[in-house]
Order: sequence, then structure tokens, then C-alpha cells
Amino acid sequence: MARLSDIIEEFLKGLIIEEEGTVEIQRNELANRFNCVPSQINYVISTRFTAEKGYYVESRRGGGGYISIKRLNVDSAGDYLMHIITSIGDRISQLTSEVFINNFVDYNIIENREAMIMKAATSDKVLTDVPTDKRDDVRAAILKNMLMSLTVIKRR
Amino acid sequence: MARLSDIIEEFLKGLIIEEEGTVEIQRNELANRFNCVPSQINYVISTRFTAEKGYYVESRRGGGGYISIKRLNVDSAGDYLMHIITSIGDRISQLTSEVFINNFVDYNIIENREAMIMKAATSDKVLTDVPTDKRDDVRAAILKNMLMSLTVIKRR
DNA sequence: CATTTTGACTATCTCTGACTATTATTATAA
DNA sequence: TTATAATAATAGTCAGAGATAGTCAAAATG
Repeated sequence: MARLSDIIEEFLKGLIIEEEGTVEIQRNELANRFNCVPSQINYVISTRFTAEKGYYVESRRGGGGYISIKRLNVDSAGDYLMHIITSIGDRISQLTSEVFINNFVDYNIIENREAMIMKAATSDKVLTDVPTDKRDDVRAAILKNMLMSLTVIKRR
Repeated sequence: MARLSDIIEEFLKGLIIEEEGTVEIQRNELANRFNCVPSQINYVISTRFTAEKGYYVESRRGGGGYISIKRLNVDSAGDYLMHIITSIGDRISQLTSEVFINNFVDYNIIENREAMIMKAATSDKVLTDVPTDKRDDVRAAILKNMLMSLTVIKRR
């Protein structure tokens, strides 16, 4: 059974592409369309459309309220990478890391193979020997260092 | 009477052939089908679908979670990689790791950018939070998993 | 003894709902 | 008319329930 969150995520990303970088929705309406509670929309947004992941979200309550999601403009891959690197904190979960990496592919900053390598390097599987409480720190360090390495070399 | 683990192994391998190299299952569902505890699935996977045997395993918990198993490539580059992967022991120093990676580039198995990423992911700098005596183990795990990801058969 | 099977406990991710906060609109009072 | 209060229409938060998978060591098996 596919996750509802993934479906909603895809739906929104589709809209964003259609609308060339921005989308505006009403929370209740969207929740209604997908037969879920409104707060699930917040969940999707907070796990998939955060600022660090390259999205800018605004909203307004009250009558005629809305949520708008904008995809950040990326004209320089290097700038974008630096932005991401500084915004990644000292710790990151495997899932969040994967979402980041997928975004890099979406933004054409890395190739699919490169994404696979990065995911392989930051998976929990590989960090079993790291004490649990340090795992997310090490992962963040790995991810950031890999990204740093990309700011040095141009993509063919 | 054949062991349950063997039966499950055969079942999964059959699926992998049918699906041309990759299969995605739900642990509980599979355990249910074979009337065993879920953790037996982990046992089967960890004893029969290891990297050395040519499989790449990923998983995700939570609602809609899954376990995916991918068969690895057996072409010459894949062979070479598998050979390397098995020859890398459980531990590897940063220096040795770099030598390996440089060789991959020389043998045209990976791109320059990919090499940069791999070196970044296996540098000592990134493993400062790992206890010294575990550092080379973690590095070996990272390197092997990255190499393995390259041997995965892609579909799509 | 080595391997397999089991189950209790843990970790992670998703979904839900009650409660809260904010904004817009309408009604009421001055 | 203008200021204020009440009401309606949204969205936000957070903790807990639900749905998975992972780990590890003891028990069973052969």
C-alpha cells in the first residue's frame, strides 16, 4: 500500500512543475481530495517541502486562507549546494538525507548514479558500527563532505 | 523436510527472476504467507541475500514500509567490483581506500566526480565522531556499500 | 556444535484528532 | 460612520495511535 504522504507529495510536485515553480492550495480542500485529515497536509509539507530541501512555504489562515509552495530558483549549482550545506545542521536522519539527494537529482545537480552512491554512503546499514546517538552526526558529516566535493568540480 | 529459510529464499529468488532483478516485499506479509515470525525474514535476508552473494538490500519502516532486494550485475565491471568488494575486508584505512578509488577511475569503472564523492565519504575528516577503533570498519562498510550500489541492475 | 526459529523489545515513519492561533466577515454599539 | 465585539473560516501544533521494519539473545533443531 503506497503511502498517502508520497502520493500527496507527488501531486504537489506535479502542480509545481505545471505552474512553473509555484503552487497555491487550500489545506482543507486538498485534505478532502485525498480523504485525510487536514493536518496530514502539514505533515507532508514539513517532511517534504522544507526550506533546506529547496522550497519556500507561505500560508495564511482565516477566510480565503491558503498555503503556497515555491521552488527556490537555482541558477548556480554551486550556490545552491553551498546553501544546502550550510542549512544542513549537525545531524540528519537517513530519510531526510535521501529526500535531499532526490532533490539534487530533480534540480539536475547530480546524476542518478551519483545519487545512488550518496544514498549508499549515508544509509543506516553502513553506520551500524557507529553508536546510535552519533549516527546522525556522522551521516551529516558524510553528506556535507560529499556535497563539498561537488562544489569543486564542474559537471560535464 | 526442507528448512523454512530455504523455502523463503527460493521464493524470493523466484520473484527476483520474474521481476527481472529486483523485488519489493513487506516483511509482515511475507512472514504471514510462510507462517513464521517476521524476524525470520531478516534472518533469511541476512544469511542469503548478502553483498558477497550479489544482492543489494534496502528497506524502510513505518506505514507503507518495505524491504527491497536487488540482484547485482555480473558483467565484467560488475565482476571486477564484486571481486574488489569481497577483497576489501571488514576494515580499510583512508589511504588504502583512496588507492582503490583511484584505480576504479583508471579502469574506467567510475567517473572523476564519482571518485571525488567516494573519497569525500570515506575521509577521516568525516569520521571524527566514530570511535577510533571502529573508524576503519565504518569506512569499509561505506566504501563497499557505495561500490555495491554501482553494480545494481537498473530498471525503468 | 552450527544453524534455524522464535519472540520480546526497540526504532522509525505515517496518520489522526483534539486543541490552538490567526484572519476575514458580519453584527452591534457609540 | 466608525470602533469594537462576535462569529466564521481558515491554517498550525503536538502528542498519541497505528504500521512497519530491526536487533538480539534464548530456545529449538539436526
